[in-house]
Amino acid sequence: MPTVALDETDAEILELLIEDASRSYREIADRVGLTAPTVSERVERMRELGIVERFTVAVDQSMLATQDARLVEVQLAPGDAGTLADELRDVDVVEHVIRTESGRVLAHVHAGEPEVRRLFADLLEGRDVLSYDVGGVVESSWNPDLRRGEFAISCVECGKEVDDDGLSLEIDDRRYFVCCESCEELFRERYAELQEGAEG
Amino acid sequence: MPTVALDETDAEILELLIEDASRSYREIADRVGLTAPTVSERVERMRELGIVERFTVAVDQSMLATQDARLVEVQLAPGDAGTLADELRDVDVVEHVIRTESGRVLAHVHAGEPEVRRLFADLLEGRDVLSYDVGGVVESSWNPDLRRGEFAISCVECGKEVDDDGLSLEIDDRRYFVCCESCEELFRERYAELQEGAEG
DNA sequence: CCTGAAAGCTCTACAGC
DNA sequence: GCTGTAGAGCTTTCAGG
Repeated sequence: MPTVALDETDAEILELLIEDASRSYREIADRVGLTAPTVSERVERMRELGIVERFTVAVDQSMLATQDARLVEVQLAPGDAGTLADELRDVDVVEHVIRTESGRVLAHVHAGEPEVRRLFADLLEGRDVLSYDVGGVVESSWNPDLRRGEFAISCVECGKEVDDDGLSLEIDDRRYFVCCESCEELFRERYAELQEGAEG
Repeated sequence: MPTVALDETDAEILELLIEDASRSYREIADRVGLTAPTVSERVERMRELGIVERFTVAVDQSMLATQDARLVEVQLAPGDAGTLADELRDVDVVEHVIRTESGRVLAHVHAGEPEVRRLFADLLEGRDVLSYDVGGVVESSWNPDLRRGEFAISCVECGKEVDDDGLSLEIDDRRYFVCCESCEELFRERYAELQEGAEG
């Protein structure tokens, strides 16, 4: 496992890649004042950490005849919302999921009205649903950008910045970062309890 | 201007790139049964057409300490919603905008509560706002994928599939496709009227 | 943690069909 | 519209600081 801390140079590299991932590492290296091999290695590290999820292509689906999407808005009792969002994330007609503090879950779904209704009939079964609405999407745009207040990984347990003493945990196919061993222990306990709660 | 029609092979290439844009053109060529130069040329064409908007990197911002985003939900009188969505698209703290048939506009905004309130105070000024709500985003995920019902460009005027007789228009920095010259003429008239309406 | 050089691949003309 | 080839340029490994 590579080093866990991130620095300003990593942030600059990410910004350049978000803007245009077809840039060469040499061009990026020139801009950030390094050489190509170093940039390559830093990107590789961020990929392993999961900060960089994937290299991809943004497609303007609005130009295609295919476009047939729905916006689904669900208001749940707050505790329930996290698991719904997790389940939606794995459905592949679901492009975008947003969950808010107040237990709202929004999903941008590429499917016709009946398919969407069927999907959500299953997903909402047994949940405490306060409201539920499906509407046709006319237009949607995506504008990727890096928002760098403090550019650092935060500890899932205490929220503090994770530095080189930090640890990276991989549990049930998801990665979590903690700043130290005591946070690791606390997090593992908390996680086990959450799991029991979800299953019980 | 290149040919306007798209075929199944273009769709396959796009799918492979969406999944992983760091693949080499040779690998893609092998999978779709072509050679690297042809794939390169097809991708270049789709870029020029605007189907491929950009090569980029998806970053898991939830791991970063930076995360501080709001979901803004606005319900407008239906006619008004398009122009609000257009204005939001150009604000760079706005990551995602979705507009529905019923005049709802949702925006995923990377900024604190006061900044968001200030931004929308300006944007909503003078509009017919039926409801307006701001909530803190806890989690958001993006899952790019190509939904290929009929994979073809559709005419902005008549909705029919655009083939090699089609035309590509660039008006006010946005690209539009029409299937034939009569649709072009009708669209230009309609566009001019819309512009007058918006300004008047 | 970085550089510099070197080997191996990848991209993209271009000529030919 | 596609292929094959060939040169330029890119990535990545590795020795060295």
